[in-house]
Amino acid sequence: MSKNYWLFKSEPSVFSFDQLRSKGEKGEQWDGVRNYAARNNMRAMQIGDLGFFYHSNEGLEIVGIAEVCALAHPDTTTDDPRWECVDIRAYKPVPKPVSLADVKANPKLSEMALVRLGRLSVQPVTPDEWKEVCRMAELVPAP
DNA sequence: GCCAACGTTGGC
DNA sequence: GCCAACGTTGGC
Repeated sequence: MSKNYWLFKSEPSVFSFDQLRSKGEKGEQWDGVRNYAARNNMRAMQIGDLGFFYHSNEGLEIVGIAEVCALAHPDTTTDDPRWECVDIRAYKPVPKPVSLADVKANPKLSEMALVRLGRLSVQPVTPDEWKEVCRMAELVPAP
């Protein structure tokens, strides 16, 4: 089974990539998601899957890479059994952040969910998109 | 702070 | 099961 790639969106004033890094190896549960599409994406995640960490509202850029370190489990921040979340930990920051404007300006990334489905907080990323964004972030070779 | 996009809710 | 109203997200 090939590895899948994702994108996690977070407002840095609420939870930033630096905060994720401070959580270390155990990482943090990616709780608070109340959207079926985002939840379904999390259910599909495997241990070791990687995802971009994107700062929304402020920054508007991909600042790092996160790694899935626990499969989807009930979200402890709600009693509603519909909602689940995975745990992620910081994998590494990117050498050069990739801004939303950079992504929009790249024709190869015009189909990216970040552009087309702006409001989805947990998104799939195709292998081609992954490689292209990693190249733009000067993260070579792509992990 | 505004507003467009879009997901969710609830009446019928 | 449709669809209007409403709420939320997130870029600008």
